[in-house]
Amino acid sequence: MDKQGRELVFFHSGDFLWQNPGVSDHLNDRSSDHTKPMIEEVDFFSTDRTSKLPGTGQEKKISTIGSSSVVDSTINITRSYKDLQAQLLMAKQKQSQGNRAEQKGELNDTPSSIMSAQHFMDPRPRPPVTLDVNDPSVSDEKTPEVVVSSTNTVETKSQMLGKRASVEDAGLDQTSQSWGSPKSPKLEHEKPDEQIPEVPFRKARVSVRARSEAPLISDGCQWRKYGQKMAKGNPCPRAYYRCTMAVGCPVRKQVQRCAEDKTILITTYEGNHNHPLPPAATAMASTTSAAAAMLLSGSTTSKEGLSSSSSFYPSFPYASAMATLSASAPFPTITLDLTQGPNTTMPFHRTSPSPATFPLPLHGSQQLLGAPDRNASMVETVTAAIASDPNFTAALAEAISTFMGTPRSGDGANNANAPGRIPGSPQLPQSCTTFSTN
DNA sequence: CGAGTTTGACCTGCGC
DNA sequence: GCGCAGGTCAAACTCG
Repeated sequence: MDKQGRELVFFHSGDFLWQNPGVSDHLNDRSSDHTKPMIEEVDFFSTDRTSKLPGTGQEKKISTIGSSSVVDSTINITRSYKDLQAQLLMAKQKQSQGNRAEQKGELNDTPSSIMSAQHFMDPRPRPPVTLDVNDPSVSDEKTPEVVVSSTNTVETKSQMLGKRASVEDAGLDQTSQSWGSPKSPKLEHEKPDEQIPEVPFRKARVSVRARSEAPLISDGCQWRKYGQKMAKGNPCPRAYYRCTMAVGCPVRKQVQRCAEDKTILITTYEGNHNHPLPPAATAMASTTSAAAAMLLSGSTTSKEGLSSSSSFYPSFPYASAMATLSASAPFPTITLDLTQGPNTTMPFHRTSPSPATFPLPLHGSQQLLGAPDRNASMVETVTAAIASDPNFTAALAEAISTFMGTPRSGDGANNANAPGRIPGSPQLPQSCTTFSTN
């Protein structure tokens, strides 16, 4: 099947677009839509989206995504959840075979790697088809685009690292640890006999930078603000939010505007949800956790590897997203920068003195995200992939970018979509991912 | 009245 | 040990 072939390609490289010329066209179309300088609101969760299927002229509904919805373009690709699953399995198998030798020591990449990947994303049993990034539920008026929820960061790490049988504890355990108990001094619990001494950080964070005037972003979860503080060097206060969807949910997030560019909203998620998430939130959470997982696994295996970003994804000529590795952060952090316009410089630099960047293909993700089903499958797929292959980082970034509404329309000029389309033209990174390892 | 926000105080880690 | 900064707590306040 074409679809499969395409997706598989996507997983392995950034060639996805090339393989699907039609898709890129779509992207182009979309881009034309982007007229807004700034994203007013993005709701990945919205189930009701409308978008035009390029080829068909058919319309799909997109509710919140503003002019630029990221989504649609792809539609041809993924057709059903099942297909993706099948594809994923195939890809997985291939990868595992290839990687098995390497990873053997660290991850027991068991045949069920996919499962595990998903598992760490969401502790609780997930229905096979529940991921719906497009869930309509959450849409705020001015919500910016972003959001990422990292769930399971710690857990992920432990699984990846120790590979302990975490499965059983799938639930609460992770939760309690994540963002940490406020008072708990840094994860000592992380395991006394940590097998991986090299991992200094205890938890991973996923942050998203997006252009938005809105004070908050809707990510499908309910948050309660529990504090605000002025951060040094930034005139804008940093707000602290806690997930209130469940009583003991340890997930927290920080929201702060970029000092240099107040139109940029930086949202950082940490912790694992210990409760069922709405489809929308689940999708994001999965994606985020995937990022976290990737980050953790990457860092655990070799920070340096990550740092050598430049060569990381040589195959992606049109980097639409960038992954940066920063060692300055206390926790490993993945930052997705959706603010990037072509000319924009990487904001990260501020925070990270010498971040390594990983060019990531955005196109593919957009395509994958074309529809809710696709989103769901994509998330899972990406997650699984990441679990076994670092290269999937690219996929992850894409996914997130897409969710966020890639339309960094903000500056308009380049839209999220733009990137994919023109192979020959110099593309600027639309988004960046920062990894910090400490 | 309940849920959420505001805001100053408090706690903890880290660098000097 | 001291001071600074980040992060959290919790009482007071606001809003629907």
